[in-house]
This record gives sequence, structure tokens and C-alpha cells, in this order.
Amino acid sequence: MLRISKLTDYATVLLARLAAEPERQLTAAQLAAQTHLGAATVSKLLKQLHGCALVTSTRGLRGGYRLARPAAQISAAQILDALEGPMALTECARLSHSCGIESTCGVGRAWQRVNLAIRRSLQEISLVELAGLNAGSTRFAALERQLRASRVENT
Amino acid sequence: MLRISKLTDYATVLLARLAAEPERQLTAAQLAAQTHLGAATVSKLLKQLHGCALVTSTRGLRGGYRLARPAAQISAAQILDALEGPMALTECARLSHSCGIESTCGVGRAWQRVNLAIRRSLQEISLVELAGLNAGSTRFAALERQLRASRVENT
DNA sequence: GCAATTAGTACTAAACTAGTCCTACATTGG
DNA sequence: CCAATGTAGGACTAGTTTAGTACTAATTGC
Repeated sequence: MLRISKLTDYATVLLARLAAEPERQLTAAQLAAQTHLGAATVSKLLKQLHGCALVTSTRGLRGGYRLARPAAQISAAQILDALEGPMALTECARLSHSCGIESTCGVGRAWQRVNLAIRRSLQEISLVELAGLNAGSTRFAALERQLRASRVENT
Repeated sequence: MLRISKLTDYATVLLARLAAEPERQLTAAQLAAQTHLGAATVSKLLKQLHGCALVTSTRGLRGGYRLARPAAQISAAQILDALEGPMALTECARLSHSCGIESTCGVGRAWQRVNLAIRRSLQEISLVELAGLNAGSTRFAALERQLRASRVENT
């Protein structure tokens, strides 16, 4: 459940590689070699990331890709949005579906709130954390602490 | 992104209906009529929910389904587990995939932590909240407050 | 001009989802 | 016992999505 697509995972790996060496401009072929992913797939993903302004590219000889902004300013939510579009846990929300009874719509709205809560937490996590560049992982720890606290408070 | 399948949504609706009338034993046909879902689909879902011990069933004439335990003791996480199996945001975690480089595995582990955080928050939400049976939605409010607080703390 | 490299599009195969149907089993009522 | 009602459990099909590939065009540096 709640899985992200393989491609999104791959894209994160690519972004993590770029984040590890912010100075260098890496070509699609280099990234493919480093990540052991198919060259065509990597190329496709980078194009998508470029379209969503997460990476910048230069064409031609000695071209390549690099992060559009510091890793700390790229959140997990942004990556997911870029790769999988605006998220909707259920599709009841956007379509004026013929739900009919109230309970159905009530459920849909509830899922939407869950969705929102998840989204907020994903905005807290930056590419720095995803790439494992910071040893402490302070944000993870804080997030987990908060969630634990909320459990106690609500019983 | 991060969407749950339609069937899972339907299942939640069915559980919500059952939760609304914990005393009664409802047949698959009755639930289908109330929710405007296909009878065969409803039947299939209820069988699945029975297999995961979220509902109890009695066969034969005057048979039907009812919740296996009070709605307050059924969490969103349990429903998702029942319908979509144990969750894994990425599949890197279970398979000893030939990741090769470190950054890849680092990313996988990071997603896993995200996953864990989401899972914890889903355990906080019971069928009562999903069904909209409690007007206040205190847990939602608390959860959202916590997440907001964590954002401030981590800047 | 030539080689390297991104940009964009089109296509194919595999996997998953949603939904239906059919047969077997259990319970109740006559 | 027998028939009606209802669940149990598969098997099957169509549709959609995902993953991956291939090809052509555009751009840059030498």
C-alpha cells in the first residue's frame, strides 16, 4: 500500500547523486553508470526532472545536469509532485462522483485529511535527508517524536 | 502519488456502514444497495475483510456481516494492511537488490523511515474518524497541530 | 563539419486493478 | 430431507497504468 513508483524511487537516487556533488555537471550516461540504471530510463527521468525545474541542464558537448537549487531546498513532497503529479489519496475528491449517501463522502473527506497530514510531513523532509548526507537525521527524529507524542495525547 | 486503490476506498466505505449500525448484521446485497457499489465487488471485498479478521460473517439464511470489533479498535493502518498487504513504500527494502552504490541504499532506507512515520500516523486514525461518526475529529486536529509544530521546530 | 549531449515523441511489453462469474459450502425454515 | 438464502473461494477478463526502449531533432564545443 501507499507505495511510490519505481521511477520515483529512481529519480530520488539520481537527485541524491547530484546532491552528493553539487559542483559537478553530470551527464545522463555518467549517472546511469553510477546508479546501475538503464541509460534510456535515466535520460527520461532527467528530462522529467528538468521539466519540473528540479534540475538544470546544458546541452551540447560537455553538457549535463545539476541540481536547480541546493538539496536542502528540495523536499520529498516536491519530488513526488514532480514525478507523480499532484497527489490525491482517493479520486472521490476531484470528481463530483455520484456518491449518493453521506457516509461515502464522509469517508472520502477523511482520507483527504489523512492525505494532507502525510503531505505536510513530506514537506519537512529534504533531499539532504533522503540522500543520507547528514549523519544525524534530525528531522526524522523530530518527526517521529512528534507522532509518538500525538498518540499519547489523544487516547 | 501515494494513492490508495479504489477497492481500499470502497472497503472503508463498507466498514463505515457497518460501523454506523454495529448491532445489525448486514448482508452483502444490503451493503451494495446502500453504497451503490456492484454486488459482486462488495461480496469480494467483504470476503477479503473476513480473511483479515476485520469483519465476522455468518452463513446461511439470515446470515451477513458485522464488524469483528468496535470501530474504535480498527485503525486506518489495519484497513490498508488488510486490503493492500504489508506496506513498503519502495521495494528496495525487502529484496536484496544489487544496489551497488551506497547512495542508492541510503535513499531506500530514507524512504523506509518516511514510510514508518506515515504508518504511525495512520495507526492513530480509527474507523470512527474515517466514518465521520465523531463530529469533533479531535485526532485529526491534534495530528495536524503536531505536524505544524514539528515544522517550526526543525527550521 | 563533426561529435557529444540533451529534448521530445512514439511505441511495446509487462504488471496491476477493477470487476464479473461460477461452483461449493453452511444455515435456516418448512 | 429439501429448498431457499447467503457466504467462501477461485478463475477469468478487460482496462489501465507502469516500466522500459527506440528513434529523431535540436544544441553546443572543438
